[in-house]
Amino acid sequence: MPTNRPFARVLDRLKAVGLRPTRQRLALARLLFEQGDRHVSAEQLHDEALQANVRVSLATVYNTLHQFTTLGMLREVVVEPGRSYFDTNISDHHHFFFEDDGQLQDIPGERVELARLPEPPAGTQVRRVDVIVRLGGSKS
Amino acid sequence: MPTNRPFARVLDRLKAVGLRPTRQRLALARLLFEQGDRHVSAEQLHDEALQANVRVSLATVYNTLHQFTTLGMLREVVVEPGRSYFDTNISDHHHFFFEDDGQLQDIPGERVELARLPEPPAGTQVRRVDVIVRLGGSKS
DNA sequence: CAGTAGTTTGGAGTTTTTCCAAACTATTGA
DNA sequence: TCAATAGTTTGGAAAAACTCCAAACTACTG
Repeated sequence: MPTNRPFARVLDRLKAVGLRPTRQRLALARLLFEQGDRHVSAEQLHDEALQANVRVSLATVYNTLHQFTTLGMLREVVVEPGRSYFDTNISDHHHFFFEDDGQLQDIPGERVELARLPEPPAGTQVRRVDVIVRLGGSKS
Repeated sequence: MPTNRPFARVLDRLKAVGLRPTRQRLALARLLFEQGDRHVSAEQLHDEALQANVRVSLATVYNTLHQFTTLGMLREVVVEPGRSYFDTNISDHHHFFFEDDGQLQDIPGERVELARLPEPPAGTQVRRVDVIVRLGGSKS
């Protein structure tokens, strides 16, 4: 009966990574993961939580976002100075960035082909390759 | 006699884009453009200027970096939350980012081949495509 | 149910960047 | 050459995003 345990999926995820399912974490996780792929900033998520009547401090939102990122449940995307976005899509993919309104949009991994890339310098390894397609207003 | 006009190149560049060659701008432009490709933060450039005995305020450094960027003499690179780098290389190229020490390194444009990219959404145009190869510590 | 280890919190602090109005200066043209 | 003016610079205050901290709180363990 899924209706009896509406938070089950999110709850299990928290347990799976070894985080206590506190009221705050559970609520933030639901906001993040129960509505498809999202790109949110800390401030945004904090506002959403307050609007959903979940009392959480901004510090906790930052803590949680960083924990989730470290544990591989989120991916941090940096496209603008002075603001980080957290992406709930952790599969291999890239981004459109709309410079006019600051929105991010996923580009599925298979829509981009990197046919050639240089070798990483000796002693280093590639952690990730980010492709950001920066978009401007209407074509002129 | 190039030795008589050591700032000539930089001075001409400022004139070419319609900026007055003030003492501060000239000094910053020399620090930026007279030593090959560089990636500097505002704070870094400010320190360099002071060490070179050029009195400049941090506000002017920011103003200047943004003017240069707007005029196409610099390119802003955002790889880390909370800090912008300005790249004196404005040709088509990409970046290695060393996550451990925060350094940036150019990847010449021809070393990367994007064989496939999605169409930009209707009403938008691609301003730029950034490829950032994020590198981690030694291979393990 | 008590102990404890993990979590949350408000508020202060830090860092980076922007803003502003006053002072300054390069350029223009008379 | 000089005054007018338009563009620049400046320090300091302020904004914005994020981090830190010690005290209070709470989920788990036995």
